[in-house]
Amino acid sequence: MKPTKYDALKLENQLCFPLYAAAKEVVRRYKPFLDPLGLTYTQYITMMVMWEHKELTVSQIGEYVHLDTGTLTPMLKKMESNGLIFRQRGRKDERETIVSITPEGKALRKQAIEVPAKISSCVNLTLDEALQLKSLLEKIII
Amino acid sequence: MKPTKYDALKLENQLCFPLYAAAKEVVRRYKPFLDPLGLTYTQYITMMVMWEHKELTVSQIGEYVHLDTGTLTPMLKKMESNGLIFRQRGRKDERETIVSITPEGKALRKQAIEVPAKISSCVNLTLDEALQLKSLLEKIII
DNA sequence: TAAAATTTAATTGCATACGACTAAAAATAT
DNA sequence: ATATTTTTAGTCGTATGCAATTAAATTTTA
Repeated sequence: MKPTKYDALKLENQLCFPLYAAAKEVVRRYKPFLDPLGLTYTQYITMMVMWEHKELTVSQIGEYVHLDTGTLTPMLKKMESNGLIFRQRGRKDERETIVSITPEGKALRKQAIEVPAKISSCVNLTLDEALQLKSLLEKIII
Repeated sequence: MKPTKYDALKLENQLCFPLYAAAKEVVRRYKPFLDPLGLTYTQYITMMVMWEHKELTVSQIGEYVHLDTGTLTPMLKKMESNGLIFRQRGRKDERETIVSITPEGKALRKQAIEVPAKISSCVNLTLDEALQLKSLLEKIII
């Protein structure tokens, strides 16, 4: 094939497209394992943070999961109505909303424990490749 | 730190989260370069395909960009109203919608030619790392 | 050929994403 | 102490994303 000045604009020559496609693909592969837990992928990563920290402000959650309040507020309300967390205004600083994990939220951890192993077995990478990939991705995120 | 059976559920031990975060980050970095062209990232990758093929059915576009009709139909209508493409039912097979590029759509390619170089200069990877990353990502997508 | 199955887009409903804006509270400056 | 600035969530508008359903056209089957 004759190279042209437009080669850089071909989908197959992009780095970012495989990244975009792989991310969506992985979220899709989580779905069958998360559906039984009643979690979406975004709710799942939020629960991971809550399992570790028990109590965080909205913006602290946002820093961990890289999401802003426009995404988090409606999702946290949903998770609250599903009984996983509860939200209350900060006593000391009434600007912030403190998100805390409920007993039901805590209990879900036991079921979620199976998920990571199930996922790694359906992502076709060796442990070595996975570590390599992770380190390359972290260079992008900074 | 003492390891626990829940370590696999920590966000920092995930492979998929950096993938998810990096993909969103890259789309964000495209925005300043795509805004002047009046394109979103999804529209941009669709235009890449249209620049190569001039005429495709909706599902053919979907195969290239990994999106289904639920996403594509509204977006293609938007792109049509923006003058980049036009849509018409197939003459031979009236089930399919043929998407064709307009002269304005073609003309946009000249401006878009600058985008890939601008992006690579703000993704902090060497050429070698980028190729390595791409090959790892393609193993995930299959 | 008529009925059944398949293919193709479109539609609908739900869940993100994010930028821009608003409102309230707290921190800072004058 | 008051005015200004900053911080923090929440809201709104636009754009994805995808599963499930629908509808129309085509192909296959009986």
